[in-house]
Amino acid sequence: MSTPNRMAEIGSLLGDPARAAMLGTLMDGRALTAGELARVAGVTAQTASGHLARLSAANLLAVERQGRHRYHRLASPDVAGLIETVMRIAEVSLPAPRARPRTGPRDAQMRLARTCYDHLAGGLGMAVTDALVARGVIRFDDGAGTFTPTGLERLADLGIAMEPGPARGGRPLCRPCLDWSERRPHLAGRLGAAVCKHFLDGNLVARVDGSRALRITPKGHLALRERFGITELG
Amino acid sequence: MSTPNRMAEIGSLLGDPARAAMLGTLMDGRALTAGELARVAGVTAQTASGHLARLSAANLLAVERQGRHRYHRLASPDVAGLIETVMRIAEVSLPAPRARPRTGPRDAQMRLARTCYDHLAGGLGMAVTDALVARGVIRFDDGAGTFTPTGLERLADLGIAMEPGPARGGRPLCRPCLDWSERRPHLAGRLGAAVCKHFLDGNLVARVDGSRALRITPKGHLALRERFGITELG
DNA sequence: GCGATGCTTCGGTGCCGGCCGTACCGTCCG
DNA sequence: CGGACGGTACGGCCGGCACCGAAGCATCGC
Repeated sequence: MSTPNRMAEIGSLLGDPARAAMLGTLMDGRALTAGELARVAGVTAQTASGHLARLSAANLLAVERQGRHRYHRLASPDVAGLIETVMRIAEVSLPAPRARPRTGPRDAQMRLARTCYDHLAGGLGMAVTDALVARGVIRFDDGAGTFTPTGLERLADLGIAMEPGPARGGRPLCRPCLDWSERRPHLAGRLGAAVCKHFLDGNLVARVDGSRALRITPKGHLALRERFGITELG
Repeated sequence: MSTPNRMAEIGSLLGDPARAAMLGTLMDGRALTAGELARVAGVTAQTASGHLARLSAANLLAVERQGRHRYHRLASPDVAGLIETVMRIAEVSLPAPRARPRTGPRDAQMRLARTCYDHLAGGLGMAVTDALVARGVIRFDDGAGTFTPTGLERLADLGIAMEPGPARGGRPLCRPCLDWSERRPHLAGRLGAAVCKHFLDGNLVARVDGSRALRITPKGHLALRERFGITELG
């Protein structure tokens, strides 16, 4: 099979509204059951099952059987990156749908703070990224990021634990990820995942219902102000 | 229109073999006529015309009218990045087609040296990137790249002119771009474009027929050895 | 065992869209 | 002007696939 055909295969997988909805939902990095995904896609269980089988066959999804449930999640950060890229291009290049895109409260919440696979995105993601730059943990210019030599200890000062060492599994430590809503790069990679985990584990943010959006807790607001020097988002 | 639907729209545009072939061909950064694109896609002119109209309507392509010709090119480096990303994921995650992918001489040429929109890729792209790192022009780690403070003069030592200054049009100076065949990041961004231009203008490489592949000229081999310290590719 | 639940497989229907033949429009050239 | 050429609009054909209903498996709980 030629390369263009392989690309077309991936494209057509992303090109169905039901599958796109499922993939978008899985962008929060969690694993969901076929039934949940059927609901978000607005199709019946048997239709969803077919979609999920195709996505898994193409190794875009990974499944874990657990009892009578099948948990589906994105197969890798690379796949998450692909989806984020497509979303960004869609946002940028597709002509505006119609007048104002009438952003609902849900959209506003998403833009303010959300997860992007396993790291922070949206206004919160940008602010945290900027704070880490300001505190000398990472450098972030030219749309590219690097961990500074002293980054690890400064990170520890912020209360975030992070194992040093080379990238495992080829996953970069500090990767830039172009933000879908902000259109500037935010922090991704292993460091981004660690930061996000710190925020979730420390109850600084909480997941909003079943979406990618995050709600910043009172404790989180305090920490952002005291430790990160962030007073305003977005 | 919701975000998943916008993503699906992009996906379905990439998801047709004929359109995928056209986009793949345009990855060399040049502008081609509708007739040429029809030929590479293996469809008639009227079919190609419809495809191109749809791609342009979605702002994935830009057209320039010139006499009775219409030249089509990728709308932006972002679109090129999107396509490269999809190709890479397709290569990595799609199950192997059948036994050995029987790479033809054409494929070998592509893997050795090619353009990726407007910068160098393949074995040559990796080698040049590594050489620039070794010579202290750029730093490239963690899958991210930055221009060093002394990079500009060291670049001039290599005979490559480059305007300094901030990114114009928001395009980063030194961006990493994950190589489709090598699966490591190579140099992209404005610097990558300048390097590629230097290689083409200086006749160090020449385009191979109508593909993205590049042939390294004798002069190019000499320059690679003498100036870049590159003796072996890939 | 039996039912309930979660998921998949199968069969059939309907629609979207890719494709081409034909015809039409604009540009270049003799 | 008239023909050649590149490109575009229209109409009809047809294959693929998204969808659902019904039925078939697996697993859990009683």
